Amino acid sequence: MHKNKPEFIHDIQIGIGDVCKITGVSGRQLRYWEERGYIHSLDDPKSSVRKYSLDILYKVGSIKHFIDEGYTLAKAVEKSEQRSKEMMVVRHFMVDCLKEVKVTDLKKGYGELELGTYAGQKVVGIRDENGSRFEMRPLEEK
DNA sequence: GTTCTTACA
DNA sequence: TGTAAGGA
Repeated sequence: MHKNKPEFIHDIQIGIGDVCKITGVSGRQLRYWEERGYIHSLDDPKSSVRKYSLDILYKVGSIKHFIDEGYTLAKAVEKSEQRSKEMMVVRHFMVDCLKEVKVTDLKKGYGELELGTYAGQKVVGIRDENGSRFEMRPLEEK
């Protein structure tokens, strides 16, 4: 994908062929989506060969996800952008609140999230074989 | 060998 | 949207 390792993630440039292989979206679609203004390739005045940023790679994958769900291209793009905005809030929330994460099963993605305190109790997010849920626990005394 | 544009069944 | 053509 890269001959020289980029110093920053923003320096990463991915060819259209790789974007196709990774996302499952055809080159024809990628060019069409760009023509419609849904995505953009890095503009290089010296070359007509398209290169994409990591951001766009994710966006393409996201749009593809919603298309596979049955949405039209236009709707899938809306969904993707809406999702992106929502996740921004989720990330900030988690960064602010998340105190500690205990991994109980790496492969299955199980674990416990320490999400702070509420009403004098610890708020814990649980993810295990029974699904995801919250639990309130008494503050540990030392 | 890959990507580009244009055109069409 | 896929695919073929013809050039870069």
